[in-house]
Amino acid sequence: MHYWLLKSEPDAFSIDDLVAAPKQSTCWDGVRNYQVRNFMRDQMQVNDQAFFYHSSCAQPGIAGVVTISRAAYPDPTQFDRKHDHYDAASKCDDPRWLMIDVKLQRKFKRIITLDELRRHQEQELKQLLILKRGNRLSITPVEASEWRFIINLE
DNA sequence: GCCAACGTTGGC
DNA sequence: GCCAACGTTGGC
Repeated sequence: MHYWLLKSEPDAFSIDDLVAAPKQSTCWDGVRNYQVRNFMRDQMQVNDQAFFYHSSCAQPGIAGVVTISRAAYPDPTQFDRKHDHYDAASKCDDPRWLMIDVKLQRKFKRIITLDELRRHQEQELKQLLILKRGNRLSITPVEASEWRFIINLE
């Protein structure tokens, strides 16, 4: 059992979009980074839990919790010529890019803001990758102890 | 295999 | 819109 943090730009897909989605579930497509793909392929398991983080927006922060509802499988957008994430070099019989499915567990009553997380950066959240300089990965692992600490901030 | 150029991310 | 950080690309 692992814990994760998934970034999403709310302009593209927000926690409220997930609340409103059929079965409150969505596929997490569009990952085009090898490190992130490998996290999905090698470590993510069904029933893992993840924070749903809003990035590139007025109030960046954690908006809720989702569960991984389907393990890694090929991302069909890589084969769609018209899609932004089309990858001409990926072969159907050897797909380069994977995705997972996630399901809403709970929308937080409030956003746990990046600002608030930063206030604990020197203590409880030393390891939290989202707080490290230059981190751009759209999926990052979260330590169990840090997961519990953040859950209790709500 | 090196590394400069370029593209993307994401907070501010 | 700016810019720091980082990943990828491609010439050599």
